[in-house]
Amino acid sequence: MQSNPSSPERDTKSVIFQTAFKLFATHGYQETSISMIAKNAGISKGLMYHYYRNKEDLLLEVLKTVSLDQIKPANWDNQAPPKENLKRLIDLFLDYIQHQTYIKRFSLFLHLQGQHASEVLKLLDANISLWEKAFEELFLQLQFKDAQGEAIYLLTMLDGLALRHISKHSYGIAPMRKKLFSKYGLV
Amino acid sequence: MQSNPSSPERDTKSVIFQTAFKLFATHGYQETSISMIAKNAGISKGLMYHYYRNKEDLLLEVLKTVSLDQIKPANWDNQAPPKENLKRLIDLFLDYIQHQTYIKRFSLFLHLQGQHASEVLKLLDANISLWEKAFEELFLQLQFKDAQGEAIYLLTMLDGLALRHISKHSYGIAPMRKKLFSKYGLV
Amino acid sequence: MQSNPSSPERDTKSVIFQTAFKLFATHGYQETSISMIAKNAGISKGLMYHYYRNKEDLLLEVLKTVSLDQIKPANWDNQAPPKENLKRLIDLFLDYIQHQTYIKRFSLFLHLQGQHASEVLKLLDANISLWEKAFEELFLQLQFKDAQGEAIYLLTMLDGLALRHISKHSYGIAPMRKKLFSKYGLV
Amino acid sequence: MQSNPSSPERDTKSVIFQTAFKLFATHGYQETSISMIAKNAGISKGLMYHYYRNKEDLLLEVLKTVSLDQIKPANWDNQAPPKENLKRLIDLFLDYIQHQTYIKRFSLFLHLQGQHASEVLKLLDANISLWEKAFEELFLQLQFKDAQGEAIYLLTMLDGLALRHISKHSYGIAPMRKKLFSKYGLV
DNA sequence: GATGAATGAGAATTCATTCAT
DNA sequence: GATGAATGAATTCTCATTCAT
Repeated sequence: MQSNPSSPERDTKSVIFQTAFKLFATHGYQETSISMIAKNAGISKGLMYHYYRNKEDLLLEVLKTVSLDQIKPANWDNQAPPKENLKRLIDLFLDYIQHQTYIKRFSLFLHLQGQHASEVLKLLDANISLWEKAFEELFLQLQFKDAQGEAIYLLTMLDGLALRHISKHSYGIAPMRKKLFSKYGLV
Repeated sequence: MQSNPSSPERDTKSVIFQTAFKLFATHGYQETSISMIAKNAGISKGLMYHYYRNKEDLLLEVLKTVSLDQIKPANWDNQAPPKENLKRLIDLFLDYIQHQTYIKRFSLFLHLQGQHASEVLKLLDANISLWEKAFEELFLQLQFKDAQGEAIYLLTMLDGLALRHISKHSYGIAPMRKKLFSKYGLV
Repeated sequence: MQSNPSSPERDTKSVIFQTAFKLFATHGYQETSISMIAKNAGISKGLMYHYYRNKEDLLLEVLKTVSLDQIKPANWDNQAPPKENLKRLIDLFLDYIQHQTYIKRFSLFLHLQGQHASEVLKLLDANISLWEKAFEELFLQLQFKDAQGEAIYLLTMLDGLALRHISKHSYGIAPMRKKLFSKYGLV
Repeated sequence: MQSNPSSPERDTKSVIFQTAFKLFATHGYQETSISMIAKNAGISKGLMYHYYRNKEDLLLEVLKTVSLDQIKPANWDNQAPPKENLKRLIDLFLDYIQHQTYIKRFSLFLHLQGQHASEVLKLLDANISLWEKAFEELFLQLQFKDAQGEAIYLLTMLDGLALRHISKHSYGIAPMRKKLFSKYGLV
């Protein structure tokens, strides 16, 4: 009665979670039925209700994770020159867009709808602030007159890039990366 | 007997349309039920089907309007200097974002979902191309080496701005307008 | 206020009737909507309700006519030899099957469903009796031992033929006509 | 714990099926609503969709059974004299009409409508061919000049008989059986 | 824990019918 | 007579949720 060595609970719950996450992100919340989740997770419909109170609850869990899994301006090296750090952050963001497309898509969705659990939106907003702060500090170090303005400018650019990448209108991320690097004199 | 407070057809259809438009744009298509539309429009459920073949048709109609109401790079004056034209287009776009938030939100929705009515997406894409072409030509006239790249860069920026404005993360459009103007040496 | 020389009422009502008749017979009652009738008759939906209380009422009218329009064993010539009359009746029936296919189909439908207005069924049944009587008398004149039995036998055959013709399994009516004629030594 | 009064799945599905079958056969497909089926089967409306994809699917299932349950010209004994076999087939058909009235009524319905599920109609037609072939062979063995014509003649007769039996206009099947037997000199 | 049969509320849609004009 | 906008009940179907096993 303890809990199997193979920790089935953790496993099953996690499988449900991951499945739901992927489906929510690719099809949307409404368009994802419990049946779909169950089928994709390889469990019965009823079992979901052992781990989550209901569909909404499962969504909340996913949203919380999404907001926590946003890339944070990490990889930061206080010893490195600011240009090096700026380059790292931009790379981090662009790689994130490229490889976590559906997480990013999900968070854009959330912002567009706006209606969802404000606590989730708060987490997302907090993360955005984090990036603004990070860029602002770097631009300060780089002697920009309007460091905050430049930070927002850069983030706006990155958001536009994310949007275009997700909706396939990018002419590719690589050229834009180059453009940004050259704008800020990186590498 | 002049003009009834509730003159028929034109009015009712338009009420349905406007209601649906607003609801689609704020809640999304799937999340908006016919009941919601009917209730908000103050009509019976069945009446919608007098004016539109089905929900999809209503969506299409809305989408068509959305795509037609996209700002096109007009206000173009071949006699005017390219900088003047560039300024006009940027102004046009920014004003659009500010005043047609619903429409812009809707088209962002569509791009994020991607799945819907490919014909509409085509229209939207065509419009995007229009803007790219317009900016590209201006940048050519302005002697930019990579006119096309610059056009895309600018549009990406504007998209990011739109996204942030819609999701309330903008620090306002005005400062960004100034920034863009100064970047391109306008006014 | 009298009634126009072009007797519009009679006309319109008759158009509605004929349209409904054809549609009921080809698509079935449930499958025929008031809208269809109106469109095909070239009138508005509302107008139908001036001439008929409701859809059911229109059906009843059609059914009554159908039952009255059943071919009756007419073309009967008391002077002619019984074989001649037998031939005429068989021809009458077969021609009817061939040319009034959808009336016949309609009456078969009614018999299969059985549930409809018993008064209509009574009319149909009465007509069947008429045929039985007619054939029976002819077979009596032709000295058949079991004239009634033979009459029913022949009618059963004709019904089978009608059924097959309507459902396309006939190998054609012509050969069967020959067969029946030869069976009874006609022509 | 032996066999519950309401053992699940198999039972429920079968109850739905039987209910639908009976209702389809007596009222017709369109005239039978899911609500009717559910009410008559004593289940919720939704449950039907657990076992059948939709109403059409349920119909198909019923039709499949109908077409499979059509009497096939079996009971055939190659050793027996052809007259014996002919007698058996006629008996088989007549017994079928008498005892599987629902099924026969249903297949008549289908033929009259014609529109439905062409695959089912094909099955029914194939079965009809089977009978034609069987009778034809017997008539060949019995030295009929036009064996095929005679086969169709007999089947037409049997179809008429079925029709009349179902719509209650038969004067009973027994006398007709005698008549057919005597026509072919059986027993 | 796990299953899936069963339910019922709600969604989209159709359609006979009414009624103001 | 004639129109067609408007209604509301009914229909098919979906799906989150419950519950007996």
